[in-house]
Amino acid sequence: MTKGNISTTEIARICGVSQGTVDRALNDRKGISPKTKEMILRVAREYGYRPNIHASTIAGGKSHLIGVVIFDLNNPYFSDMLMSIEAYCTSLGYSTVVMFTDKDHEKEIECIQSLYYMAVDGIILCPANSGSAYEKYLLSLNVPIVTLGNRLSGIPYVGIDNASASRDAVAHVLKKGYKKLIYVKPALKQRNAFAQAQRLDAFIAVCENEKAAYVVTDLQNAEKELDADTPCAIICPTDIYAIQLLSIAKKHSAGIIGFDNIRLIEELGLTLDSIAHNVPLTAKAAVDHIISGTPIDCSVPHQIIVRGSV
Amino acid sequence: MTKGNISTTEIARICGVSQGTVDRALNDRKGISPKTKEMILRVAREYGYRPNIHASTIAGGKSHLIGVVIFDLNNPYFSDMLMSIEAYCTSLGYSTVVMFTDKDHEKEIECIQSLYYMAVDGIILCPANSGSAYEKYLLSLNVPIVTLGNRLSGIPYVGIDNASASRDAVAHVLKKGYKKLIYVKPALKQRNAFAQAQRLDAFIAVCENEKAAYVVTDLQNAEKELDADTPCAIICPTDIYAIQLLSIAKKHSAGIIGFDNIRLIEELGLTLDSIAHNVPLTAKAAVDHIISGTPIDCSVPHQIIVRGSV
DNA sequence: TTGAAAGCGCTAACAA
DNA sequence: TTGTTAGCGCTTTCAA
Repeated sequence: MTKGNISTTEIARICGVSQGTVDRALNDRKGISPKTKEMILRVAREYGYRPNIHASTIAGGKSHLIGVVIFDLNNPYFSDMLMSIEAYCTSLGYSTVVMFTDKDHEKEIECIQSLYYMAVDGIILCPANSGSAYEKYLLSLNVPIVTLGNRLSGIPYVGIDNASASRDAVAHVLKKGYKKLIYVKPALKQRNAFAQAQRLDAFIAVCENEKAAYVVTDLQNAEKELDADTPCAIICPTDIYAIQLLSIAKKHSAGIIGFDNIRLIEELGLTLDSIAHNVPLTAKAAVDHIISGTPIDCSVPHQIIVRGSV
Repeated sequence: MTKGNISTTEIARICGVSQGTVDRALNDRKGISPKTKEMILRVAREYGYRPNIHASTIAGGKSHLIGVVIFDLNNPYFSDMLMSIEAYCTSLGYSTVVMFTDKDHEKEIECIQSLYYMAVDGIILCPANSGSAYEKYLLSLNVPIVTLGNRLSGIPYVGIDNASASRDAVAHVLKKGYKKLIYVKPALKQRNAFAQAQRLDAFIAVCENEKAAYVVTDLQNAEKELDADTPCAIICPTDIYAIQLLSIAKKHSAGIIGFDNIRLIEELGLTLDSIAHNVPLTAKAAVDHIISGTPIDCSVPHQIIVRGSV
């Protein structure tokens, strides 16, 4: 519980060396003898030295700030993601600046803008926006950006392979003998709906391919699609919908599967199959790419969590 | 979508004045003629000037950073709170740095420490920690701190009046004719459980006072307490529990009421009465106190949302 | 009313 | 290996 607040200049004075030497010791720069380095580090530790990120930033160094720009926290999936990002950033000595866009395109740009002026070391963005003008703008900023969930062409992306996940969901359902698949499409207000589009497109493609009966509907009309004479299964590209339809599915003995495997399923003790992302891994990949430039292989593995609703 | 990045020195050069004068114009300081001020502001706007928070911070000004230290986002109540805080901070030109403690005392101190070194303009803290040593430490930092949910003596606090809310819940239930009240106490791991303690204490006090039969139990044993011959009502000091017990309550035709009125209730279309906080108001009070020193009158109004579960 | 200058704590380039 | 110096963009004080 120390209050520290000692500067490199102070340490230099105490150690009887120049401030430049202290900087060399503290930042692992070359051109310093092991002995002086050790002494300086000892004193720094003793006095509880902490680098001043503001001074470092203005002098052209790193800000140790990571910006996270997401829609909101209405979907617990993003709550988990934010927690994972924060935890991993903290472990690396970075702080997390969070901003919510509410899927508003103007707000999204304002967020990016603010973070840019704050000189964050990188931005993790779940974009509602899209288009080549936007992409060009983001690229022009020269700030490492990783997109999450929705893709933007030319910009690094982390997330599950939604198409493959969708195919897996269909296969899972078909294997259990369901004959008609009901896809519950969410109402989206944002322009960039990459993840959702991928899920739906793959769903349709695989159904066509497997010659399976299917229909795409919305939350309100899902129940109507449940035929008494055909074994039906509901596929929800977001768990929130699946949870709402769970009892209806049960009532009609229809199968049901969701996406994202949100924490709530376990918390409420629900029997709902879901496609799980590896959230901590996604967060790590995004942060690593920003901080160390680690190349991104874009698709984080997914996994069907079977609880018996299919 | 401008990239701006012009400094006061640049503006000074463009306007043919000194940097000091630009500073006077931009920061509403006195000692500048309306005419030059107007010209400078025009140029600043034209070039998309944005103050550099890092330079401002290191020169002893404000960082325009607000730290938010909370347990986690497992309870949607905190997700909402974080969103409200961020929205209000943004509207005032402040950015939000979020840190999660997982109710770990060491981590909590580490978070505070980090924010202190970042020179945030204030900290909004939901403490798991407590004790006078801790309070003294926080005070010694000389950073405006507002606590949320759990109280710390000597430190400004915003939140609902939990005792009064608890009394209202009991009154609501009693008025409907329930004879036995079952209080489902959460298992807490943190040291500071101010809010929960207040709720429970008030519950017991009012039951004693009203001579109402009551019992305090935990989630696992709540069902056992439901008597067939007495009209029972379950009081859950957190909605997450109430949602889990909702069907059980229905089955036994017991009443049930939760706390916090989390978004999920509406999302899942549940019939669950709950004590609602005014989250945006709480967020505003906390942020206003930090930024403008607005005195805090500590108790934000609460309200029973009646949906028919009592 | 305006200008000039020092200094915040760093980074980085150059000199010794 | 080490010291010195300039400079990042601000705030603040003192002089003009």
